[in-house]
Amino acid sequence: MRYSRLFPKTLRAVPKGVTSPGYRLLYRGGFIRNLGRGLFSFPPLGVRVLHRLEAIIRAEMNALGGQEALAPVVNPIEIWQRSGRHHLVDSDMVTFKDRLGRDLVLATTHEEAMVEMVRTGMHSYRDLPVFLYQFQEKYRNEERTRNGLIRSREFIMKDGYSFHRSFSDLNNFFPKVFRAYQRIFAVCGLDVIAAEAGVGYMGGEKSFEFLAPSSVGDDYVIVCDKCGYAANREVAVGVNNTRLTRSGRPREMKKIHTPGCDNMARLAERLELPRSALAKTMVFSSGGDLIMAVVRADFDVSVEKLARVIGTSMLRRARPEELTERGLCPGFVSPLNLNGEAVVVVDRLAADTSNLVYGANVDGAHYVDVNFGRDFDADAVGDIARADPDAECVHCGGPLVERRAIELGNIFRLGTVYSEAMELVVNDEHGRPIYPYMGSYGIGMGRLIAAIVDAHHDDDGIIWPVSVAPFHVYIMSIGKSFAVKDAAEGIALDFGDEALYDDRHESIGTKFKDFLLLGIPFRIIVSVATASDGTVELFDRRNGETEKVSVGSVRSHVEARLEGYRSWRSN
RNA sequence: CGGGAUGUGGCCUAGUGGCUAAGGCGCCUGCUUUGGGAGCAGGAGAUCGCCGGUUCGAAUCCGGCCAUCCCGACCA
Repeated sequence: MRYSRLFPKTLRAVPKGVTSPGYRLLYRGGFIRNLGRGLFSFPPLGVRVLHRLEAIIRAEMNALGGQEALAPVVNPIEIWQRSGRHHLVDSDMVTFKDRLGRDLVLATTHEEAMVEMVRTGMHSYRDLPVFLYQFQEKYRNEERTRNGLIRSREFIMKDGYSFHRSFSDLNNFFPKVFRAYQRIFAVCGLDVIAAEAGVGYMGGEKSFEFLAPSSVGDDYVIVCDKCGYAANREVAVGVNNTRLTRSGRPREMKKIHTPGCDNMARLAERLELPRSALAKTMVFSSGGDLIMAVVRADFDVSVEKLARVIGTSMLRRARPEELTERGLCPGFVSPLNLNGEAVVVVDRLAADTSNLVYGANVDGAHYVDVNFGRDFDADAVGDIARADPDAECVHCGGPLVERRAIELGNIFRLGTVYSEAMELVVNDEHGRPIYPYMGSYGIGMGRLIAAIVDAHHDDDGIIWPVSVAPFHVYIMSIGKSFAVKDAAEGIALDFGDEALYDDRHESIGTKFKDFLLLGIPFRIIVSVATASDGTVELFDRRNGETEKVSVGSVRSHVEARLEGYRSWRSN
């Protein structure tokens, strides 16, 4: 490829909104462009990287028996109604009508569409297992986009869906996907943490996330460096250390006036008490029901844990109107003096702590010295709080730490949630109907690119791992000599599609800078100085070393070096 | 959702009530230049985000809208 023909060229500066280092480098190099909030274009250079990643993933998926398929981005709303996930229309999913007035949605994921595709060709247990995957657009109406490709609205995902005749067959397959994912990220030069994660709106029972630690990440993972325990912040469990316990003889409950204390910070300040002496009550909505979650105010509610306790996958925070409609007073909500307005779930630590401060369900009043079991009761008590960052590991007692990370992939054991909801049925060997067990497996392609650049760059530019670099070599010549230019062009031809030949009439400095920015593994320079003895200069972006190589052997030399890097990476 | 900020040639910025909106980068033309984002000369490119208001006069003041970025958040 001649650089003079490649679109686009590098930029020295980037638009104002382009902030994080990785985003800047990708933008300056010409790998990505921004079309609007959370919407990205991939110019040819970016597509080349994307294709490398696809090839790596495709090889691993095919090795698992996966078959590539493709489902449409636009879905009829009916399939989402059948799976029961049409509530996403309110939040994540965009809906619109076609010219006949029928409701369509932009798919946020493709369980529904894949189940429908499979339905048309699967009738017997003999057709199982089936593993389909695709590289497809998703659109999610993100409330907050961030850091370029790290959190965008439209993005490309590799998503795979497996169908099994039994739970044990799914359980047998699942770890194979797990290991394939680890290989994929290793080949991409990423150190990832595989963490236990919530199921969110996917449903199912168990999921793992693959996260790349990064300061620009948007997720938090709690890890134990001693035994390797790792879990998403929402589901992590820890042993609370002793400073967290708070007990004492129950005192008599009293009502006090607390005007204006409609949040925990003000209440703590007013009463001159630590947050651990206060109870925090948050209200969620599930279906038409209100769920009241009580935790101690020095903790946060984990929506994931709460959802598990009450057995639902549809939880969202209740709106203030929903509270007032049922006679609850925002800012002073509590489980005291309720008349069945809400389902009450109390966190175990809050239940075990005596003499806490609770709201009074009227404006400007709280109760002090409230004791669970004596002054109020709950529909359920359980672990619904996020793990305290200072907690100790449940498994080994080691210290837990919270890390920021980019979530690159997620694998779910869905079970029969979708096959049952959508009536995907096959006959077993006795002629009885069975619902196939499903798994679903995603990788965010844009995030993968962002994470790779975040992990592999220096002040001058990107340093692509050889497995994903858009080109293997960058070739340039110095001087006006036609012989030198011909030699450079000859080498470029020899490398074929793997060479980026900089034939522009730019100064030497510009070409050097652009090479460093683009992150191509090797640079070959042909000049009068080297041409006289039939050699070229070979520069390794990775270690900064330069060597003289004969023109005739440069290609095999580079390929050997690339191979060396590849095998070193996969170890 | 909440808070903060910003919108001026393709990009970055200056201009905060008064003459023809200024500069840098990039782009185009010519000459020169080839081992670290070159030099000289010339040139093109802007309804100052949009709508309305105040004023003799608005990029500048006021109001509304739109767009973008940053921070925070299931913490009532």
